[in-house]
Amino acid sequence: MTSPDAAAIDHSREASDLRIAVFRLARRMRTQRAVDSMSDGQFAVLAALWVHGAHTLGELADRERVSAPAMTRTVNCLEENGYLTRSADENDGRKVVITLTDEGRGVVDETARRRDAWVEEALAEITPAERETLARAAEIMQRMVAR
Amino acid sequence: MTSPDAAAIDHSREASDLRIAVFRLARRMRTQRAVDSMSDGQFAVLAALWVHGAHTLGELADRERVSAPAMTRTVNCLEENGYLTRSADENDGRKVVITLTDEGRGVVDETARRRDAWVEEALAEITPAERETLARAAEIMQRMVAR
DNA sequence: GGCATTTACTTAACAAGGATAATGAACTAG
DNA sequence: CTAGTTCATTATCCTTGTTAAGTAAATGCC
Repeated sequence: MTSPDAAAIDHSREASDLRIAVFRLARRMRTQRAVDSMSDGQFAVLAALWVHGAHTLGELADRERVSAPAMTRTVNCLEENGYLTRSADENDGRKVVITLTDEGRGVVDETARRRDAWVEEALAEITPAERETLARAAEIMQRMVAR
Repeated sequence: MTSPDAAAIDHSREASDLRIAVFRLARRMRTQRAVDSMSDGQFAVLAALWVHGAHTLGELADRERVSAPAMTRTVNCLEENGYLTRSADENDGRKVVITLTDEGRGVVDETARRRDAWVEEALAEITPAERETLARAAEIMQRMVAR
C-alpha cells in the first residue's frame, strides 16, 4: 500500500511548503514597511476602495475580515484625514457608502509604490514566466481565503 | 508612449496583488492553532525555540523583531502555561536562558499539523492545475525570500 | 397605518500586544 | 572600588482588535 501513503505525503508536503513559503514571504514583506505613518489595516481599506470601488461599511468589514466596530474606527480615522468620504445610500438610509477621495487615491498610489518597492524589485529578478505563475497564484490564494 | 506607463502600472498592480494575497492567506492560516488561547506571536516564539534551540530573552526579542519588554511578557505567559522554562545563564547572571519544554514541543507539532490540515483542505477544493501553480509559486516565493 | 423585528452602523467598555522610559541586578573597565 | 554598560523586568501609554448595547432605517404582519 505505498500509493495512498505516497499521495498523502505529497499532499501534506505541498501544504507544508506553501504554508512555510507564504509565512516567510509575508514576514519578509512586513519588515519592508518600516517607514510609514499609515497602518497596514488603514492602507488595506484604501487599497480595497481603490481596486474595487465604493463599499458600504459592512462590505469593507467583511472584505477585511474585521468586525464592524473596528472598521468604523478605521474609517473614522481615514475620514478625518480626508482620504475617504461617507455618504448615505440612496435606497437604504441605514447604509453608509464609503468613497475614496482624490487625496486618498493619491495616498494609495504613493504608499503602494513605497510598500511594494521590495516586491517589485524581487519580481524584476525573476523571469516573466515566473511572474505569471505568481500572478495566477495570487488570484488562487485570494479565492482560497475568500471561500 | 503608453507602453512603458502601462507596463509600470501592471508591475505595481502585480506586486500589490501578490502582497495582499500573501498577507491574507498568512492571516487565515495563522488562525488555525492547536491551542486557541495562544497568539501568533506566542506560537512564533515556540517555533523559534523548536527550530533554533534555546535562546536568551534578548536573542528571542531580536529574532522576532520585538522589544525586550514585549518578549518578557510573551515569555511570562508561555512559562505560566508550561511551554518553556527560564534558567540562569551559567556564565552571565544577567542573562535568562529560555528552553522549550516537551509540552511546548508538542504544541508546535500539533499547530503545524493543524495549519497544514487547513491548507490541505483548501488545496483539495481547487483544480490540479491550480495546485501545480501554487506549488511552483511556493518554490518561487522561497527563492525571493532567500535571496 | 401602526407596531414588532431585523439590519446597518455607531458607541462603550475592555483585552491583547506593541512601544518607550525607568528600575534593578550583574558584569566590565579603569 | 567606583563608574559605566548590558540584560531583563516593571510601569505606563497607544493602537487595534473584540463583544455588548444603543440608535436609526427598513421590513413584515396584522
